[in-house]
Amino acid sequence: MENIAEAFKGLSEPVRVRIIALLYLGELCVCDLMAVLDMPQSTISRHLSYLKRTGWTLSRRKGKWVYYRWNGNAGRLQRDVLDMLPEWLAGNKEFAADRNALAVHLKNKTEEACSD
Amino acid sequence: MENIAEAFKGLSEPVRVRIIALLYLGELCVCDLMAVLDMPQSTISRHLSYLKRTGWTLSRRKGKWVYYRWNGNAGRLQRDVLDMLPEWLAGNKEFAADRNALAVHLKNKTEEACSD
DNA sequence: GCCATGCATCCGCATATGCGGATAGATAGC
DNA sequence: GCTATCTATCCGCATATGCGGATGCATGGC
Repeated sequence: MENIAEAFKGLSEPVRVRIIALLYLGELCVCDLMAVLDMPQSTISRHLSYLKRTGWTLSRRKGKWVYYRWNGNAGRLQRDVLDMLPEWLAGNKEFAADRNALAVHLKNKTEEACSD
Repeated sequence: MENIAEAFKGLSEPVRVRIIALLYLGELCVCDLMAVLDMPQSTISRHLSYLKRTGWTLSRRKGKWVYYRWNGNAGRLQRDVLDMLPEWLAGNKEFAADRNALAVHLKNKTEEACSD
């Protein structure tokens, strides 16, 4: 039963729910989440570490950058919950705002990269 | 997002997961859970209160006795999770032990009631 | 090689939360 | 009315956990 509780503890903070919701839209790195959630780097990094440790996310490193995404090979509980998460988020205004902020951020990020 | 986190926080303790798992088998009162989980009355009562507050359970009072059960009219998240909980518990040895302990307890309880 | 950047981890602090015993309130039997 | 029983809540204690700034490590550009 402790593993079920640990998995649920992984999503028991609003910040981590927002993060996992944003990762539903695609893999992201720490600075993406910093920009959208408007939080310090250590706060984001610690929560990402927690999500990974409790089975919700995976990461890959590419040079200095680390990209986080949903854990598609997670346990049965995580797979089932992640399958349903989009329905739970439907109509959620905070998520809609985060999604918009992410879209704006990614658009700016791409334009900055192009201008370099 | 905070409501999703609150719901997950409701099941983030092993004791509460064990309680909600036992309620899957039928409605129970505090003394049933005391007997099965072998924990003090105040511990059980506090966790039951938490589960109710976070939308997982309902209760009905009958004289001195209060009976707790799954909240069938809960929010979408709780309904979906409670639908899947039995599959997550499949093969869980701790739950199997709790279930056996409950069966023994209820058998004894019924026999005691009959002998009065 | 130096410096900038991205990220993980530590630190000290503050808040949240679980614990069991004790207590209080409600119910019911005598 | 008294006593027993069931349950909710409080108390003091201890542990868990989130916070942001600082620090350290790895990577990459120049």
